[in-house]
Amino acid sequence: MVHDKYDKTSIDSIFKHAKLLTGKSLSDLVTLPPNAEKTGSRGKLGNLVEQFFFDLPVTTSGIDFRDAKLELKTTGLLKRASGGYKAKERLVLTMINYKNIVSETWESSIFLEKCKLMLILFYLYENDVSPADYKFVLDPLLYEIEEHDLQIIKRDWEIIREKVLNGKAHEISEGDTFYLGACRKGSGGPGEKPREQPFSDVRAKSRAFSFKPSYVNTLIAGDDVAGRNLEVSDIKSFEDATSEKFAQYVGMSIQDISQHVGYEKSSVNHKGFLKDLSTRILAGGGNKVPELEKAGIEMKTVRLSKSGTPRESMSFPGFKFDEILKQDWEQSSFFEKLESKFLFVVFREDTDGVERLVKVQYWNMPFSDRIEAKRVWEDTKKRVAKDARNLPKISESQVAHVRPKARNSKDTLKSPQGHDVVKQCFWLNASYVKKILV
DNA sequence: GCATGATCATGC
DNA sequence: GCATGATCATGC
Repeated sequence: MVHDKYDKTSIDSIFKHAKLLTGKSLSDLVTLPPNAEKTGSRGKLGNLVEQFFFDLPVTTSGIDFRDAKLELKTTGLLKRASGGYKAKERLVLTMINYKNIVSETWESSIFLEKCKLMLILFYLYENDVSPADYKFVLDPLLYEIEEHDLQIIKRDWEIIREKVLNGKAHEISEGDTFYLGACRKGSGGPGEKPREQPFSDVRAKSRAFSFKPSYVNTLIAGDDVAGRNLEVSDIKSFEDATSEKFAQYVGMSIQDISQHVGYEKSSVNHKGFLKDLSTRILAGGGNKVPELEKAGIEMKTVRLSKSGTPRESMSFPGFKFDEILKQDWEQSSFFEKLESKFLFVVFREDTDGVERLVKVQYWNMPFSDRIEAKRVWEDTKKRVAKDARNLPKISESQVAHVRPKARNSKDTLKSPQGHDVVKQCFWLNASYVKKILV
């Protein structure tokens, strides 16, 4: 009887109890009743731990440890190839109640009440292993939102609430926000009914507040990786902090920026130069911007011609033919990317032919364009199944198309029809990117 | 100027 | 070795 050994009203006692799990699996510590694993819903291990390790009631609508005001979360990790762990997926916090959130304030919100203080358990996910046998590979984490993150999360919460207030719950995207995402939650299957929202007749898919995987990673790795290049505060937003970093370079030629930053093109063929230069502006040295990583933000550089048209369309990660055939839109990596928030760093050729930094701009894809991107993706899936040599061209959509992305023409994949087809990826049309940047 | 196909340096 | 972001090259 493991649960007799701790005090549910004491954070200290709960934490000590949780620590017993470190290095162990649930089935190492408790004997589960037969069929226990079959009766649970999704997020099985979390339920099992609550019920059989902490002896908590199965159905709690409130906080898990009511008296200690502590919420329990269980989340999966994957092994990194380089060693260490990374988040398997986002950490789902609490369902968004469209009807109630509009009358809440941040201070009075259910979200804050539930998520202010959390005990997070990390287990290593493994294929073909039953959840009760997953090992808790890290110590539990007593998580309290720290001040620096609190400002960002508060604003994220307000952005999501605002969408519901404006009758746009059905248009919510993860890219609307920085750390706190509104992720899809629920089966998504044909049996699932979208929910009503208070200020529109359109039904909206159910969503939950969640921490993005990138944010969870920073909890695993410890605070030092979070970075302090951007000074966000209660009066300075993420956007403002970014603009500030670039401000001194706006209007400058690429050459001058290069000189100021002390970073030069490694060769004529250094295609990632502007991206690398932009990274250095934001982060000083190194090839990463921790704050952007933490928020899962995609930084993209865009070069405009004199007329303001992007010189190129915008590429995304490659896809595999067998993969796309198995996926639904919402599982695809293109969907994931398009739900992200983007940071565009925009250069433009002036009348003398000199390329200059003109602006930085945050953006995430509007609802109607995500619908069009979905159409292109689904069309691609169909055409891969039919003949992977004939995929959606730029002229077939205002938003996206498919084109090669490979080392060279010999860098191919076998199509379902048995042809060697050069590797492909999705692109956002240059003309579409132009419209974004107006 | 644009569509299409083909790379290239980098980092892990 | 390979994915990735970005750009180059060609033909119309």
